[in-house]
Amino acid sequence: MATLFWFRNGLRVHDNRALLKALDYDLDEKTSCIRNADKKHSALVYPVYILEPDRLKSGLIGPNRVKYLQVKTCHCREAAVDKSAGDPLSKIPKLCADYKVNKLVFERDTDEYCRGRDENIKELMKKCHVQVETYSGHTLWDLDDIMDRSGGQLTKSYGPFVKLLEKMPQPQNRFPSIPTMQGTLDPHMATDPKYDLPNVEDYLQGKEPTTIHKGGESEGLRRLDNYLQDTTRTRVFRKPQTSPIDTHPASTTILSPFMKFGSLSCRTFWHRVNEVYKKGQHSAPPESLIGQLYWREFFYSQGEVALLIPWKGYNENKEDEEKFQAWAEGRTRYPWIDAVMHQLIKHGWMHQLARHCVACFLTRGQLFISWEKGAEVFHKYLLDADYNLNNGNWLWLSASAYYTTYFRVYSPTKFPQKYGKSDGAKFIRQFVPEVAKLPDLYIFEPWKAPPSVQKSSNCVLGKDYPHPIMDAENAKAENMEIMRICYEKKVHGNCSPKEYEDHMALFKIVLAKDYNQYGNGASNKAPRKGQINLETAMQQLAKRTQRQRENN
DNA sequence: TACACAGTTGGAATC
DNA sequence: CGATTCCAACTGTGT
Repeated sequence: MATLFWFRNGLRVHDNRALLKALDYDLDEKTSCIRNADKKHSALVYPVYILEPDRLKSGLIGPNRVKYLQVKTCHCREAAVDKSAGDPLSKIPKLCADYKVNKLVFERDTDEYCRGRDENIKELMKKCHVQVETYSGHTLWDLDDIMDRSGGQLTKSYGPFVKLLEKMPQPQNRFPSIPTMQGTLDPHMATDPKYDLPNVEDYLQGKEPTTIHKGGESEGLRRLDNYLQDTTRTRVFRKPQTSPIDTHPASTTILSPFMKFGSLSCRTFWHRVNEVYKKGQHSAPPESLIGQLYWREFFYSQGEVALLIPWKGYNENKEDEEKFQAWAEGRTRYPWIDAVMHQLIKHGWMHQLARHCVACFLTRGQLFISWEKGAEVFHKYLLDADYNLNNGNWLWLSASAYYTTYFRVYSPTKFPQKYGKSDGAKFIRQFVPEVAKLPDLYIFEPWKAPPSVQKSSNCVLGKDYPHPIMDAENAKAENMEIMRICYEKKVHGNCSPKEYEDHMALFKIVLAKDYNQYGNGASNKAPRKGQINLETAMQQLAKRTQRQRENN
């Protein structure tokens, strides 16, 4: 009889408890040692990775991340996998029958979609009389343990969450890599072409990957080694002090893509950093390196109900759609915003603060378009795209949950200058060639450049380079007012249908009255802080519902 | 129950 | 230039 090991995330052979279990090793959970490392194994294990066509469509996932699946994700020949393609619900039973499998093993997933899929698989396996074993491994702690420890009421704030984590036993130590695979895995793996790298050409749709970032387990471990070698940098790491405009090299670790695929174990990361911490004083959460791992843990543990904000982008409004597309493709003509979006599309990675700027711009800052639309774009292009972390951060930035100081808005022109005018300009030149020739003084706001400078820089506004899609200052003042009303009303996504309708009807009036007053393009008008009179709007709403009742 | 207090990473004006 | 203060006043948590 045989075991099927299903790789999904957790694409590694180091610290892989589920894989060791599939290989029938006797693990000491306290010390993370293998008790029977020398044991001769009789059962065969077939490792597989299933390319799911529905999830690899080009509209959902960009070429950079698709290509990542073609990198040797695990660094041992032994971990080569059968790369079947198809829907796991039909594929897994077929593989079980083909290989005469009586046991299926996989690492548990964390997101909604995958958990649902896995429940269906378990049901199916019951019918096929195949035993299913699953193990936690993608997070520092088993999420169920965190929930138990919190008494079922998990905090929505990071600080108390870390306090809770620090009361837990330390994250489990790393399991050793697989000691010897001889006679255990499918003996034909070395020669059988079905164990070659997966062919992802069909999913690239002719688009070539453009990222500079490499993938794979070896690369992840090498990057970690390399970063931790500078022990001072590791110990003093404070995220807000790192710079979003540094690219060669970046100011952070860029280990997130490896964490997303699980080609680097988060427990390996945790223990290795703590070994460095023993050498002297170090920073602390939320800003420290360990603090970053705890943010990840935080968003994985959360199930959040968002504040109800009347975002645009849900209805088929042509103007909104155009603005959204301009943002998504880096055509807002705010060079800093566009540069970051181009970095996303080209490289699949941006610094956290750069993500903040463009997310704020799309939502509560300027365009007031739904964070869900933005999250889709991020999910498509980010190498580290992860459902929980991506959505959690978008909720945060749009001030729909967790973060409430909505009046703190990133300036699309001033923010990149904080890191030095010339360095900020250098970043923009890398990604927005149209404005590259403008001097540092005007590159953040090309429309402010005198005509002679525009001409000599080959960047004449309205000719070589379009005007911005809207005036950022005006939009900000207007949006902040809508946000203020939302916070005043405090209606959340879990409200009753009646509350929902009233809330949205109110904003229909508010928006019709005060929105839509702005012309296109940047203007010289002073920022307007026109307060929307909520009371008047409410009275109008009452009158309207009264009229509707009478008509009925 | 009431109240104090902290909260990953803003911007503009002022000294 | 770097540091400090105000903006307007939110939520979740702890006492």
